[in-house]
Amino acid sequence: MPELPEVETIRRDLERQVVGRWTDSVLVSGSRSVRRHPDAAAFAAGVQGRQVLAVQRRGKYLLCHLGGDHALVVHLGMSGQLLWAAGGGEPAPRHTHVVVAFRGGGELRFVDPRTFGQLFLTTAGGPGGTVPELAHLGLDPIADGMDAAAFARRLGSRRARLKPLLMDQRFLAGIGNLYADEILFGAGVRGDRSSETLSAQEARRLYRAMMEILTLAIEGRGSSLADEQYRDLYGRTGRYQAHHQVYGREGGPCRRCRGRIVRVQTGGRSSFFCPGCQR
DNA sequence: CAGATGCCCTGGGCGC
DNA sequence: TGCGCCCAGGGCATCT
Repeated sequence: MPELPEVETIRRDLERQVVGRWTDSVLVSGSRSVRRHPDAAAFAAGVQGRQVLAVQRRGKYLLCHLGGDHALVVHLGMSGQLLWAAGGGEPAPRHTHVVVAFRGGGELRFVDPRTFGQLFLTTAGGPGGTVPELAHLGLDPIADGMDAAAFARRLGSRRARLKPLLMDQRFLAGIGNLYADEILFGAGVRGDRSSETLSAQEARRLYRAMMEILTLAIEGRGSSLADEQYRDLYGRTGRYQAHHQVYGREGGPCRRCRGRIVRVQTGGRSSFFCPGCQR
């Protein structure tokens, strides 16, 4: 499940690969992936024949700024992949829904078995400008360089359980189920704690854990789980899964206290934590 | 209005 | 070998 570190890894790959280049033909074979557009042909016509000016990220969204003040926005959902094919000759993998060919060779493929991901074309409002469809997103901990004081202020303005709050994209953009669990463990607090019960010290620990874990996960090029669904632009897996402390480690020994990692279900979703290390 | 639930969707793992 | 079942969950709509 691509979250901030995985999307950032793909953004960096994409920046090196396509900035300055011009799109050629665009092929849409899965209309669910471009569902914000009335028809796939209009989407394809809007994307083709433009120069890629910059590739940015806001939370879990990728923004490819194109000439003509347009932005191609990509959200990978649960199982989406962006894969670069240098030759263009090799057959596209199963569940390839969109293919953007580039002048001078190479193509970008959007592959998404579960079809929760999507692409859409919108107005950019200039390079680094605001995309109206993403106006609801909160600050991005990495891209917006949020400091500890701003985080504490923001935390103090809300009264909600910590884990859903960390995952609320209007509160903070980019954190999903996996990194929320890792961050909460890193901070030594439980996800079902209410935000207003945190001491100033705990709030600072939460901020530090968030920044450290996201930074290390980006350095590790993201997390690929057992299904190896997450791949970078070149189809390679991430390495950060080796550093997971709680996520997916139900029943396993806590690396800090040797206690057992617990899994609980809330709203049909799993949370992993260490009862010994998190209060 | 916070919180819970259901829906979208497919591949993989498991029990039989 | 294969079938049915369950699980993964981001984002959004819809309730209480």
